[in-house]
Amino acid sequence: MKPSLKTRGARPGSIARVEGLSYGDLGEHFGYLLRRAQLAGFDAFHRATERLDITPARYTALTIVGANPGLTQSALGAALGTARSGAMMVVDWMEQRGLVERRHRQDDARSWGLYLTGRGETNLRNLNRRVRANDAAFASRLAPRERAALRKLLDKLCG
Amino acid sequence: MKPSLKTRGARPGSIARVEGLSYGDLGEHFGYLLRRAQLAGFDAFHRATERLDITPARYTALTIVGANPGLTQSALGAALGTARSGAMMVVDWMEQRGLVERRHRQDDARSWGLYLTGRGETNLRNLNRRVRANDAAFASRLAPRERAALRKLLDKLCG
DNA sequence: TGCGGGTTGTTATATAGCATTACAATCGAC
DNA sequence: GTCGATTGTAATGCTATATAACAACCCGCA
Repeated sequence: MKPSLKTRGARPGSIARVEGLSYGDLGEHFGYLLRRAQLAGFDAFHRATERLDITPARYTALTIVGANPGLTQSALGAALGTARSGAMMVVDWMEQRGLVERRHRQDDARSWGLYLTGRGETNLRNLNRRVRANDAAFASRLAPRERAALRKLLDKLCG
Repeated sequence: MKPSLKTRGARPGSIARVEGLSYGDLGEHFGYLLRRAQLAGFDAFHRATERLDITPARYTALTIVGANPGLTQSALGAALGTARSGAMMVVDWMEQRGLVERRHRQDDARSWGLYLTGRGETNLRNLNRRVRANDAAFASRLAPRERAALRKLLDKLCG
């Protein structure tokens, strides 16, 4: 089982501002600002979960299953914004690690219901703590009031 | 030359919130909020530039070359947060479209200098207008004051 | 009761966007 | 001039996803 994110020194994929270079009016576009911030967030997440073989998508999946016991794989896929096949791979991963189990549903013989195992729950709690701490570090440039404001604005932005 | 983003109806890759589903405490994490907002931004960008065969990365590259005439490909790669090979592909694309030209540098025979062509400039101006308008639509849920605040916060967040 | 269209999980395949590696030409320092 | 580092380039590989195909199953309807 190979880790899906290699740990390398100075890794590409994130945007490091280059000294003495003009970025035109890129800084005016929300798309660019959001992209940059999001990449920084991925970086922070990656740093916080090093050697854990987890990814943002997997963490999201774990959280959503935990919050919606009995969820269907299709529903999970929709929540993740991914195709059914992708959802299945995440579930496979979670199941292999003993974090989630598929149980037959009585109302529909086609679909499974997804449930966190005990191990999945503790695992999720630990991850949660870790991610929360990292989030604070990631946003350490902002004052508490500013963080709250940012959260609110981002939430409002996405309706 | 195939378009790199197919235009399809309801496309995966973006996060659509699912009715009656709990997202746990995902909404507290900046990583998740930023990711969601960024995907929405990509979607908006994609809609605004439909059938133009352009991508956020290409648009960024075009802008940066415009703002830094004579730029080196390596420097462009650094600015984009991508490897040299990736920068080359973007430049190839821009050159094939007649938007950018490579000129020999007198100070270094290894590297090229990148310059917008006249066509590249008008093209960039048009794109800029389009993206700017789309940005406004994308952020239409926010009041002007809120948009300014969001911009400022995002900027501060990334140092 | 059985038929037909849509849905679910699954598998296999394709594709896009990258990074990685390798290489020749060139630079810079000693 | 020699050696290590850098530049653009080309070839290759990899990872994350989407897409397509399929069998089992649900539901509505005659």
